[in-house]
Amino acid sequence: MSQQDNHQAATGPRFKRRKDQRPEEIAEAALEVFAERGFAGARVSDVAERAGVSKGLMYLYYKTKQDLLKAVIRGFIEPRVRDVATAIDRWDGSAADFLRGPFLQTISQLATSRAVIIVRLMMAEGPKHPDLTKYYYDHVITVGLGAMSRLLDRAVDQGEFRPSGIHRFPQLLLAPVVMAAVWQTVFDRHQPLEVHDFLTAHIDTVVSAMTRPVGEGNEP
Amino acid sequence: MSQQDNHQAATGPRFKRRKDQRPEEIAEAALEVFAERGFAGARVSDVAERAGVSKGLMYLYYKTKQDLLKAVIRGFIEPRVRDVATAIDRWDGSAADFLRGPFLQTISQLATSRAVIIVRLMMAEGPKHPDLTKYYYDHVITVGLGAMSRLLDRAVDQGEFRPSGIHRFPQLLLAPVVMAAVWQTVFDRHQPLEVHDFLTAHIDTVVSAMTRPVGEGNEP
DNA sequence: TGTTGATGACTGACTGGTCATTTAGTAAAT
DNA sequence: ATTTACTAAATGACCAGTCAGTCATCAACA
Repeated sequence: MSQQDNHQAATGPRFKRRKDQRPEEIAEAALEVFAERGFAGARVSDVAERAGVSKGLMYLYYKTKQDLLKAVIRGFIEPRVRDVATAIDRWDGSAADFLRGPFLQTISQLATSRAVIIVRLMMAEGPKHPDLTKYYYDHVITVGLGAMSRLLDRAVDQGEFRPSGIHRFPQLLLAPVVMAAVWQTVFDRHQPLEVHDFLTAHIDTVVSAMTRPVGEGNEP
Repeated sequence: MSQQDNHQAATGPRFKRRKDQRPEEIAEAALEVFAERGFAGARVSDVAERAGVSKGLMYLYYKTKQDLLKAVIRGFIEPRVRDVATAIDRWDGSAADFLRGPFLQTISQLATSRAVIIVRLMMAEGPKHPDLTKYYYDHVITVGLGAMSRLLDRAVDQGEFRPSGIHRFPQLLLAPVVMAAVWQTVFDRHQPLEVHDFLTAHIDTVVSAMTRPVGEGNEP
């Protein structure tokens, strides 16, 4: 009974059919909404609205709200970690230079980008989804930590670094990145963190600790 | 119709009136349930059941579920941080000894206790409650970081440590604790972390980086 | 070039269930 | 007998997920 009468006399079509762009657009919108509200606090209808799409359509591309979460988490970090791993394996300068240069650069960007909310999402929802955390561990954590380990091993072999606890726990290299993510999520409005300086101080510390004092043997 | 007929013929009273113990008992139960399910995933009725209390009673002691969260977050870390701060200010040995001894001991316990879930709760719910994070920042973060700063300043004054980025960012001393909390919450089932070794490696690193190389002046 | 039928991308009102919170009443304690 | 800690059942808001129907698009035919 007359519902398409007046509300769009000269307007264009009510929607466009764009099967292939939709999933990405929706995931993008989801990242933003999740960042603002967290996963539990975000309504599917919010995400739909942000994506300029009806709620029903969401379920054509993502079977459940959780599936959407998985798409978001999988899509945003994985490529970057691969890039870092590749950069490490291609690097043939000193490890210290790598840490002070490309590595610092990368983690500094990472820690000031939207990617930080992945930490929030993983903390909030990870424990409920072992398959998701397993995937993340296998495809992000091991790739990243593995590459870091290779970098450090190489540096030790070449006498640049001395062996240290960091070789057993490459997580230590990334701990301040996680810290920065947590800080920004929770305290930034009360006390902003100067992330780049913070991470620079960190790199200075670990490089200083690992660098073999000159004239202590094992040089080539 | 007839539900209190047979199930407790000779039993004692159906409940006890214990106005003063209740709040603490409920907060304790809440910590456990929040740890298992997260805040959003925990039902008020779950907490009530764990505390051995009816759902309605919860609302006599805590006006809302959020209030309960605040009680939990405020109650569990604050005392410990105070303890550390006091220990620091009373210490009169070397800073390195403090970091390798009491400090390592404390953060190691902290990182393997139920307290780690505070990080999870703050990440999930903090952004929604500026008053809560403000309180936490003022009463936990500044107290802890302030004490650490004093320790480091003293060590520099006495020529034990050289000035470094860590003095500007004492957060770096705690970053691995946060990392350990995140790791255990998310990845522990896939790859357990040996927290004590991990934190020992961290302390070794920072002490090594900050310790003034012998014979470089400024000794007393 | 214009019409038309089929396809499936898309909409939005609706449903069913879950919970936080309220409230009317019960019984422990004094 | 009165007070009030406490219970249990009711209330109502909220929201993930569904589904019956709409309409943008395009191929095939005129």
